[in-house]
Amino acid sequence: MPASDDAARLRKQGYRLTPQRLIVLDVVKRGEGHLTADEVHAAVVPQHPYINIATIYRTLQWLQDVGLVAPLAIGTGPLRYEYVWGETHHHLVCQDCGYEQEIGDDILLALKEQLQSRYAFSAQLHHLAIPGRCSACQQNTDSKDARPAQEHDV
Amino acid sequence: MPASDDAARLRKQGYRLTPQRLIVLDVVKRGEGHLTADEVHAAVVPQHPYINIATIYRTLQWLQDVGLVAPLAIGTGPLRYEYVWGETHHHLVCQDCGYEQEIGDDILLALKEQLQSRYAFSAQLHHLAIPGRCSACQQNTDSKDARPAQEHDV
DNA sequence: ATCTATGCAAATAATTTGCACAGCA
DNA sequence: TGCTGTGCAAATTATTTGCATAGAT
Repeated sequence: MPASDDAARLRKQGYRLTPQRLIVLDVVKRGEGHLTADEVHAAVVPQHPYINIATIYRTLQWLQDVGLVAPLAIGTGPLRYEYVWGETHHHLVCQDCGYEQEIGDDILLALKEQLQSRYAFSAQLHHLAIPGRCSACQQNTDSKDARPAQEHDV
Repeated sequence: MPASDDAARLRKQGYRLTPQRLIVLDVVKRGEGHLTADEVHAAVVPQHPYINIATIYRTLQWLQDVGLVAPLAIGTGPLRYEYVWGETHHHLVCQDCGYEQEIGDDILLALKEQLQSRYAFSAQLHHLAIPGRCSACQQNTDSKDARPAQEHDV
C-alpha cells in the first residue's frame, strides 16, 4: 500500500496535499513503533528543514481526521501516533523490557461479543496497547517491588 | 474499607501520613469517575486551602507507588486517577454520550488466558477503559459528523 | 484567483523541580 | 530532633492558537 495510494485517495476526496503532509504521513507510516509529535518532527526535519512543530501537530490531527493515523494512549507521557493499516491490530507491551509484539484483532473478538451480549455495549477497540510481561521477563522470577517502605524504582 | 484502614496500613509500612495525603486519598476514593490532578486539587482546596498543585501531583505519584490509585489513560488530555479498590474492574465508556459503566474483571479472564497460551504473555489489565457505544447510542443510527469527504468512526 | 495550510511566535496546558521551612514520627 | 513532605515559584514539557503569507488546486 504505497503512500501514493493514500495520496490519490485524499486528493480525490478534496483534501489539499502539501509536501509537509506527505512527509509526515510517510514518517508515521514507516516509523516502527509509535512516535510522539516530537519524534515525528525530528524525523521530518532532515527532509523538510523549516517545518514547524505546530504543523506536525496540525498534520497529525488531520491525519487522524482522515483516518490514516491513530493516537495510542500508552499510559503516561506525550501522545503517540501510529499509521493505521488496513487491518486492526493491537500490541503487547512488556513493562519490564519494553518489548512490543503486534497481535491480530481476532483475539479480541470474543471479548467484543461478550460485551455486546452482556452489556449491549459495542466496543471500539481499534488499537489497544496491552501491558504485561513477556515470556522472558516472566521467568526472571524477580522479587520486585518487595518494597521495604521506601525507595521507589522509577 | 474506610480510609483509616489504608491509613493504618501505610503508617505500619513506615510511610508518613500528612493531612494532605489523607485528604487527597479521600478525594480520589470518593470521587466518582476519574479525576485529573486539577480536579483533585479543586476538590481538596475547600478542606485544605493552601495545598499546592505540585503537592497533588507528588501525592498522586506516591499513591500510585503504594498501590492505592492508578492512572487511567483515557486517550487524549491529562491523566486521570482512580482509587484502586480491592477487586480489579474496568470501564465501558460511551464515546457518544459519555456514559460510563463499571464491569468486573472476569470478562477479561478468557482474553488473558489466550494471551498467555498463544503469546506466552502475561497481561496486566488492572484497569481498562474500553471505548465504544452504549446500547442507547447504538440505536441512534446517527449520521454523526458527516464529513464532506467520507466519515470514520472514531 | 481562491482558499487552505504553513511558519513563526506567543499563549495555554500539564507536569516537574529546587529550595527553604513546616511538621510527622 | 531528624528527615521527609510541603508550599512557592520557576522551569520544563506538551499542545494550541492568531495572524500574515506561501502555496496547492
